Amino acid sequence: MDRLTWKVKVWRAPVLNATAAALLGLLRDGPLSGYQLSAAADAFLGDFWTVTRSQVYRELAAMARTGLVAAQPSGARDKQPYAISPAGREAFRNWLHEEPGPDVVRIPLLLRLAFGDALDPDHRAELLASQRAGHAARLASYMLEEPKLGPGPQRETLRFGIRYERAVLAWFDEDLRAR
Amino acid sequence: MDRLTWKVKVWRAPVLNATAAALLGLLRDGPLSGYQLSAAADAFLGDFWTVTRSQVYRELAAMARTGLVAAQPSGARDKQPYAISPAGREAFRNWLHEEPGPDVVRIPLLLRLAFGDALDPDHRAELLASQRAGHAARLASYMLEEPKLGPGPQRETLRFGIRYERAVLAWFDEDLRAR
DNA sequence: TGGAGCATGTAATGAGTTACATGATTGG
DNA sequence: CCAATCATGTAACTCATTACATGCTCCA
Repeated sequence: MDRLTWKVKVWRAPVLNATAAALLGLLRDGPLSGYQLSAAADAFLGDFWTVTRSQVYRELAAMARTGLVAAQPSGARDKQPYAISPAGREAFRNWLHEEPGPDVVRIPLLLRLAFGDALDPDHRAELLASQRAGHAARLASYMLEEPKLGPGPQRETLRFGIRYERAVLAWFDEDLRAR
Repeated sequence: MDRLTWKVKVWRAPVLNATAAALLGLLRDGPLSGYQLSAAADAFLGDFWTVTRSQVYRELAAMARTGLVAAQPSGARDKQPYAISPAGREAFRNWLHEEPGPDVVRIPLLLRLAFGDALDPDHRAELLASQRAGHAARLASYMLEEPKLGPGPQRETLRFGIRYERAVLAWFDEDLRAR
């Protein structure tokens, strides 16, 4: 009885990826064009969650298709603003309450170290030194920023960065004996 | 004079991505099939640099095209082993000495917190608690592993994991007041 | 007034994950 | 012997980056 084996295409709330959700979040206070969104994401999310322009356009197009967002009519060809729809607001709220996925931590240096048998000690030392310097510099710049921020998510994020860089430096200094 | 505007396609050493390089590294001690490589990568690189089977096959095919690796003749259809070529060994050595790229750290929880204004406090607390538990569990399992390892890259990697998880927990407890 | 830079967007490519397919092995 | 599992590989899709294109504005 093949006729009984169909699958109902149940409606399910459009699943958001993190990037799309972030865009919806930014659209909550008013329509923005792709370019403006991209700039807003850079400013608001900064280094810790990068979103490229291409992603913005891709996600906007996709969300327009699923009705989470609506293109506003606008001037001749450029500056096409998009507004969040009620469905979009709901999708955003749902996303906010979903369990966040696991952290992604990918450290190219670690991969090189894994094959460290093939790395001569001098070069290894050089490598470590240069990487360490980068982390130290980042830590310093975070520490400069930090006092300027009031309480809130921005500061929480920066604090994370500070703790991360400190942990990395300690690893260099105490576990990798690179100094 | 259009004829003068061609570009010479200069030869450049095939650039390796980290995944391809890791495979070459594993192939240094002898030919392996895609499946074996995938297993070897899982075992040797573990959680901290994941490589899926699909990636393995893609990279093997690409490297076979560029001559970094050569398909060994073998039994009927399955278990096609690949051997690293001299060019492959050189590419690997070069890669080892390149400057590693920047760390990628992507934390979905941070993105949610960034829009924390829209998150009611109860739910925020719940979110934090569940995330914190995951990190604590991972730290515990790392700490169990650690004493079993002799000195070497594996232990260095694990130490990194331990420091990372500790930093995250401290962030939860001291900066996010989640406990 | 023409070119530097900015605002806006598209295309091409790379990297990663998930789901699917298929023959061999093997334990109950 | 036959069902489960393993070994092997492929296909399709999503996500992310890099490079390219094009019109506008503004000031030297």
